[in-house]
Parts: sequence; C-alpha cells; structure tokens
Amino acid sequence: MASTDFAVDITEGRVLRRTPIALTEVRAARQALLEWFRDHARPLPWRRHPRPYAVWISEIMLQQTQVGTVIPYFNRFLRAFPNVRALARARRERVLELWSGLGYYRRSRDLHCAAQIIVRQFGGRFPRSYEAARSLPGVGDYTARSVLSIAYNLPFAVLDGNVARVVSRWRLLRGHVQETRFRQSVELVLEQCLSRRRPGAFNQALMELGQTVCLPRAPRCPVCPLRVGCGAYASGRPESYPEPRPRRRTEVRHLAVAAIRSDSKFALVRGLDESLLPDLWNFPSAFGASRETARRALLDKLSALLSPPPTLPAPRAEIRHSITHRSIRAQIYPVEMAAARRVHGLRWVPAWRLGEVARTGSAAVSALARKVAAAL
DNA sequence: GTCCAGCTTT
DNA sequence: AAAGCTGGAC
Repeated sequence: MASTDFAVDITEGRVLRRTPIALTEVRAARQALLEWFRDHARPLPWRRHPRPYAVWISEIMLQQTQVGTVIPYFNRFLRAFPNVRALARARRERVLELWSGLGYYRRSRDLHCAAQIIVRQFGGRFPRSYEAARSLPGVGDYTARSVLSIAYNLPFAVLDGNVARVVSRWRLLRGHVQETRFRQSVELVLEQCLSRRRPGAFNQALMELGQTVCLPRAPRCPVCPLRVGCGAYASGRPESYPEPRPRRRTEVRHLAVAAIRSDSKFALVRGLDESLLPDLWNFPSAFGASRETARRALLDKLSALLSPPPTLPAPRAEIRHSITHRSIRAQIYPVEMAAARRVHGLRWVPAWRLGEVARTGSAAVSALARKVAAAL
C-alpha cells in the first residue's frame, strides 16, 4: 500500500483525488473476503488444475456468459483440446462445433487464432506480460488482467460487472458501469484493496461474491463478509447500487425460416441474415419488418438457391429468440423435398445432429437453429 | 415481458 | 458509440 495519505491516479491528463480508505478498514475487508472465498469458493472445473491454458479458455468462455452455461462447454472443450498446441492445430470448423450454442462466435475464432500465435511466438505458453497478453486477439484489458492475476498471481486488479457492483455498494459509489468516472472511482478503490500477495484469489473472491451473494436485485447481505463497513447495506437499499445502465430499446423483427426436409435431413446454409451468425449453419432465413415481408424475402432467397423454388405452406410454428437488441419472432415454414440434391451453398444435416446431441459439438449450428429443429 | 451477465472489436 | 449471442432470474 502506498504511503501517501490519499490515492492519486492520473488518467488522460486529469488528476483524481479521493479520500483514502482507512488502512485498518482495507485490511479487515481484504481478510474477510479472502477467508470467505477460502470457505465458499465453488469447485469449478477450471479451478481444479488452474493451468494458464485452462484459465485463459475459461475467461474467454465466461465473457458475457454465465458460469452454469460454461461448465459443460469448458469440459468438452478441454477434452477435445487438452493444451494450446492441440487447439492451435485443430480445424476451425471443429472449434466452432465445440462452441456451438455458446454464442458470440467471434470468441472462438479469436481463441483459435490466439492459440496459433501463442505456439508460434510465445513457445506454447500463455504470455506473462500484460502487453503480450493484450496483443492476442480476443484478449482485452479485462481478460489480460484476469488471466495474469489468476494464472500467474500477478498483481493486476480486475473490474467486471460483478466487481463494480460489489465495490459500488461497499463504498457507496454513484453512477453506472458504462461511465468512465464511475469506473475510475472503482479502480481507485481496487488499487487500495488488492491483495499484493494473493491477487488471483482476491480477484476471484470479489467476482464470486458478486455472482453468489452481492446479487443485482436481491443481495444476500446476511451472509456477506463485507456487510460490516458496507455503505449500501447501511443505507438499507443495497439493491439501488450501482445505478442501472441505460439500455438500447429492443426492436421486434420478424424472421421467416424454411425448414427444408428430405428423408431425415435438413438443408442448412452458412449464416443467418443481415450478417448475423455468419460462421454458423442455419436454416435458410430472412428478416422483414412484418411476417409477410419476411416471407417474401425468404422466397427471394430460396429462388436464388433452388430452381424451381419451393412453395411455402402456412407456417407451422413460431419460436422466439433474441440476438443483441433484436427480439426475433420466427415463423417456420416446413418444406418437404423428394430428393436431397447437391446444391452449392447448401448442406444437408441429419436431424439428430440438431437435437440434444448437438450439445456435444457435432455441428456448428446456432441456438436459434436448434430451437427451430426442436419445434418441428 | 424486462433485466442481467458485462467484454472485445470496429 | 455500437454491435454481437444465449440463457436465466424475476
């Protein structure tokens, strides 16, 4: 801990000064947090043998994705690619198959590419320096800090949404996660509190506390190790911190989906529509502002693919799905074809690969495609 | 139905 | 500043 009596941080030419947190308070909180983590850390698969490779894979998968969702993906992924060299020499399509259903598919491409860079430029070991780690595709500020602190126990503080929530409540910081000022305030607190001896455990403890105790809407203050000294708890309204971030409104879009079946195979194309899910196999689909415009756009698309184009019957089912700010209403038009002809850009995929079995990574299909298959 | 996870790239 | 995926909580 610095011996100055206030914390100073120079960011973009501005000097921020904040009242320091009393050293005794910092130490008490740090110790309470680390002891809580020692007793309550969940036995997550990437914590069993925390090699840098496993830590890195888990951090990429955990971006925007919940722990419970990640666990089976992580286990399958490490079975398929036990180390960075195995990942580096894998086919891209195979990596995508094992990512199928996890979302944000760009992550898998960047991960694969980064593995090849690690093998070629870093001797097959995840780099130990911030700059080198940051140079890898898919590794931004947060991921570089988390991997280096957890895998190598280097003194980097991490700031994710969980950490921001815990700290804003503990120190009663106003603002929301997207504001630079707010983030700087949180960072100042973290710099004062980070355990220099056990930064990895400290960071994981804060994030775990945010995930399991300091919950957004219903914090479990009675079991929180930071309750003593928590400003939001004292205020009586812990759920009011931090402020909700402004959100872009979601727009409803209609999607027409052709479920073209021949024998027990479905015709799939690469990509969805409007440049969404470009790497994934999907049922031929088209967006529109209404059901009817979507249907017509789908017919246009099918005309370019098949001649003569099939006629579309009445839709058999509607499913709902969300992609970023779009709320998608998908009408499914079942089409039977006599023979599974070879068509350029079309791939016939056995129905069983789209079911629950697909979770084992047998096809690079989106979750949307799986919902469609399940509705048939 | 709304909110939350909540990071990286362009 | 905006876009990208999916699932779960409430």
